[in-house]
Amino acid sequence: MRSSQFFLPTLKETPAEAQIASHRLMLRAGMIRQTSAGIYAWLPLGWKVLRKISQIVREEQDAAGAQELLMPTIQSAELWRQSGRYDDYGKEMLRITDRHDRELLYGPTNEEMITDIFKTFVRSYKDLPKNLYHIQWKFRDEIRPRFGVMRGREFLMKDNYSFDLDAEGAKLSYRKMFLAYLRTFARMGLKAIPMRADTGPIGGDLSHEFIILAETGESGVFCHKDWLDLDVLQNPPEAGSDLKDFFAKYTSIYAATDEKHDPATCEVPEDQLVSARGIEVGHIFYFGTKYSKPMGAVVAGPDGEPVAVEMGSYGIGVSRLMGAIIESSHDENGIIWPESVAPFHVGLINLKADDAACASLCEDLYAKLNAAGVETLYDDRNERPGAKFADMDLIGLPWQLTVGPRGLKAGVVELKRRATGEKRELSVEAALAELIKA
RNA sequence: CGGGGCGUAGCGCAGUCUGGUAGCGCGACGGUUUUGGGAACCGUAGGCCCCCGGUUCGAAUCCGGGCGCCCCGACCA
Repeated sequence: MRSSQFFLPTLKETPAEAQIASHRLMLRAGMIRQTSAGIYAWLPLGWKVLRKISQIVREEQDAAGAQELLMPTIQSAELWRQSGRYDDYGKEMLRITDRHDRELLYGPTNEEMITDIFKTFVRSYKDLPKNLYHIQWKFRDEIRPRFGVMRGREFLMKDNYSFDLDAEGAKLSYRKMFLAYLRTFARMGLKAIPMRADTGPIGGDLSHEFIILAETGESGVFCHKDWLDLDVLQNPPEAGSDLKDFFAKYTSIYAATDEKHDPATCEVPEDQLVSARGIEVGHIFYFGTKYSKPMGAVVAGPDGEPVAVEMGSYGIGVSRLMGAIIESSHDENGIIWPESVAPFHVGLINLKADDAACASLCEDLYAKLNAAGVETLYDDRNERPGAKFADMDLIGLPWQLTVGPRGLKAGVVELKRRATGEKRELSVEAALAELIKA
């Protein structure tokens, strides 16, 4: 993509409404535009990142055996009356009537709908287990939306639902998701720590919140420092195992949100206890037959007797994750994207757009990077160097490749790593080789 | 929903107390000189001063009502 063509409305000044870093930076980097309280339009750069985050979530869901589908945003009130939640959910649920005065709602979650779909088609224990997910916009009419996309009213969420014949199977499904979640967040460069959680309005008896550590997190969290060294990607559990040992290991290390943390009873020695701030990015629940019983999600068991299926549900705040990633990875100049979710891999900066030699080298580099599948944003605008550097730092691409007349005379280009600020002068060939391998 | 604040050019703000026909910086557009970390100068365009009503010769400014947005608290992916 060429900057001269790209719709990337960056701002030099910070809009007044933004309080926290991720919100400020997303506005300044031209990623989002607020259209109402807690509701945002996603501009090209923001949308590109949102798709990358979604894709990682999708890949890990697929790898864990879940299957993607897509349910609508609008649901009928009738469905929610079956589970009893239409009256329980309160004002957070946006209720709508259509032209025939039928009662509808904009879905805050999909337990009822998926259960309804499941029960329509699945009749036998032989069809179990099943795990279905979608990535869809949700609406919760928060009393006070804030912090940009971190707590919007409309937000993109991955939610999935597991169906098993018995509690043992349901707990295995739960452990598989537990692992998938750890892997998902780790792939985005986040340290996510699962913490025992209340089950809230979804209900159930086993639940974990996944909290990532960030200075501007909404809640205080405490954990054993051993968490900081755990790397699930480097030490995966044995393939095909029942994950019991893995789950036991991860749930035995101390971690608690401040509501649950009691310094009086916490057994972790003080010098090993980490106190930090955290952002909730995922939440998983095992709730048994809470929905399957009232809604009649029943299969025939091996003995022919009807069995209400055991269910769990699992959520990841996809749009919130973008804010969370920025909270945990930025500096005073802008965003620092982890490679896995960066909107482009390389920012190619032509310092003097009207210089024939610079332009011709840049065109050549741009073509070669594209040919090698390296996503590149080529700043070919006729702007001053300072403005280009500032924009590139702001939008936080992992690599900046700078071509200018001064370096060109010496036969070098400059390669800068955004995360560290490290700059190296390299030959054109060496710089290309570096970017294509990385 | 309780408490606080704001609404004036695309963005950030002054002007409101003390009523007199709207301004600054950034941005945009044109030009000249510039060009390795958000340039300088000259010029131009851009405003239902959130909305409705009232007071007044006259309202961005005073009064009444409404709407929107932000912040602090209780709730959530």
